[in-house]
Amino acid sequence: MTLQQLKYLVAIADSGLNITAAAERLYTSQPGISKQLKLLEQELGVQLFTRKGKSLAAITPAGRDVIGRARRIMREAENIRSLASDLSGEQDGTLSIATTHTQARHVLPEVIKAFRERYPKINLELHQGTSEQIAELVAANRVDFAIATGSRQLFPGLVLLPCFRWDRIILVPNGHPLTGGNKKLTLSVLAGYPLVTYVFGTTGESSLKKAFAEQGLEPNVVFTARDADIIKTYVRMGMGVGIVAPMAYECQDQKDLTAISAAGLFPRVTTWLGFRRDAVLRRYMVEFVTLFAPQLTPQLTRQAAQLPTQAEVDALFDEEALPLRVGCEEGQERL
Amino acid sequence: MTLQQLKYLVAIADSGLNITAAAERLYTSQPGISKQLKLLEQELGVQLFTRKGKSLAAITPAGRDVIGRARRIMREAENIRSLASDLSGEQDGTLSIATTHTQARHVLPEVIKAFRERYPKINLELHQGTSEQIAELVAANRVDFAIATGSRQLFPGLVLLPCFRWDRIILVPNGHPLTGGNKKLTLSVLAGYPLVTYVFGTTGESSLKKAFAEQGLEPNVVFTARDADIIKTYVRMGMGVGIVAPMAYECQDQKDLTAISAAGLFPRVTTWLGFRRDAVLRRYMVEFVTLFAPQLTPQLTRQAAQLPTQAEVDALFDEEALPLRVGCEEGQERL
DNA sequence: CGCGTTTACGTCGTTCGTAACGATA
DNA sequence: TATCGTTACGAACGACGTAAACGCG
Repeated sequence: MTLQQLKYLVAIADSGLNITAAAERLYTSQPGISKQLKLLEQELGVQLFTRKGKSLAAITPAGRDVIGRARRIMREAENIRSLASDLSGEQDGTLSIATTHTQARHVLPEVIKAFRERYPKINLELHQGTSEQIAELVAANRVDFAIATGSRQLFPGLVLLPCFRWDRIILVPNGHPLTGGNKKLTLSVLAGYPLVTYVFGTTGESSLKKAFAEQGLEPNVVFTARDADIIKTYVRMGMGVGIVAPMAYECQDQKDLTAISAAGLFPRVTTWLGFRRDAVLRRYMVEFVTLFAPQLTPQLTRQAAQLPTQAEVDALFDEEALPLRVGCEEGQERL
Repeated sequence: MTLQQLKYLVAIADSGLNITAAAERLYTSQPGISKQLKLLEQELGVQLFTRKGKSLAAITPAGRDVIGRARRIMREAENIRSLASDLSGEQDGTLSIATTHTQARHVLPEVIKAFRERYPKINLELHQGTSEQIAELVAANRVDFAIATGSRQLFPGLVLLPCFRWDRIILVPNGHPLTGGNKKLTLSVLAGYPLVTYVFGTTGESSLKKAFAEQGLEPNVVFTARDADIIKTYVRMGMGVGIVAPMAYECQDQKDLTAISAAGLFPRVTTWLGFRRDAVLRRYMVEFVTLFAPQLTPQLTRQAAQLPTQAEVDALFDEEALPLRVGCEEGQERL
């Protein structure tokens, strides 16, 4: 049994049991893969795949178990290599992040700008998706970091670092009846207006629906979208009142949109950054975390990474002490 | 990087940084090890050891991390081999158990006898030690199973299967004032006698001390020992009243010793069997578990082994439904 | 007959052991 | 000088790629 053989095995599994495809993926010859697989099966004395004629038809139960463990080995080997290139001071590498639209569009740009200046040679990959898609990418070890809001239970086995908290804001066209602060904004007032907000379903956003339900109110949601840009467009059109993340309210929006803080109306949410507990954190990764959330110093991040359970990670942080994110201050009204 | 190189690396670390010793341990030549280590360091671009002259002086921080991950890889590779030999129906292998004296002396003999008949070719290793020593052996992956009573928090990361429960018994010479059941046995009555019992310190036994303390009593412990044989000897000598596990009261003891159940006086304790969560359970291992605790069927054991947390394992079992162990029924009095 | 796997074979690189050398205490 | 690690070298092995054969749809 060699690392090579295990790598081949995993590649075959990842190529739909097509040895030729696995060979291409690994830039090597097909007979080589075939032979090493046979040698591995011979050494182990177990069929890892069922054959139909000469082709591989399915993975045997034994094969599934072996492949799973082989994946772990490959991951750990990758970790060793990664760790080593970090310590030998190499400045190349990749930082792969999966996140939601709000972060990618309104928070990450300036973070990434600073990061690129600091580490110009690091290859950056940004994947945008729903919480579920992010969870998938993380589980498959396709990304280094996941950044999302709420829905922590979707990400078992990750180290989740709280980064900042925020309260939703209400977006209305300038001069809207809700502006001016002459009457107190409550959920029941809000329920009287048509609402435009994020797609429900992800845990973070459905907490909004729950807030209404707890007061026996049924919000009149006339439009849902995945990103704030679309929501703002429809708010401008007068379709309804927007409920968005404060980061989405930029100063240029004050020309035609007024933001009203919804602090107190809905539960405050926490944006966190997560990574696999067994992953190697290269220097540039840790530094990225600090750029994203300054209170997460490199020492703190590394300390959290070594804790065996999320409960212990949580104990490191005082939720009340987390920075509170707001959007453009101008043109924004308090409750 | 090859599995071979990682194996050599771990062997060097385990041989006190002595390459020659590592070579002997691996039945290979010393220059081979030396060269592979150099190749590995070269490929990784990191010094794994600090050199003093030509000798290895210490492990670098990078080396410690790499070695740790190498160990994981070696363990997983071992798991693959083990899994494969099990599935290919090989009847050789080793079962290594770490346990306490009580289990080794009074419970395991008949279990092991049955196991040997079923699997005569399996090599059995039994290590007796304190809870702390057992925890060490398990952590170092030196044993397959740990069997102990109480003190679960000493064994993080293990799958702990509850096997049976038991109540301590009071051992006195025949005709002792405590026999006959003419007066109700209470802790305060017991506190009036000199006591002979197990060494305190292990969590399981100190619960005994706590039971006294909760009633404001200070037990008069005149002698502590690690095993029941010694305790029985001193009880026979009239040194005091013994408090032992019921399994230690054998039928031949009734000639000169009377056992009184202490159910209700002290908390009931649970004996469990534990193994590493990521370990491969070979067929004979699972069958051993069933021999040791019949309610732990092979299916149940394998199911528990796949659960990610101990909490979920615990949820599989109803503590009240666990078998209750008693010693020799004859010559034993109820409270 | 195309697609995919296995077999055959020649080449090349790697590993391994022996032996000699070097350094350190 | 004994101990331990490195260097040198030759033999053997093993991996890889090309080419050809085989089986299946």
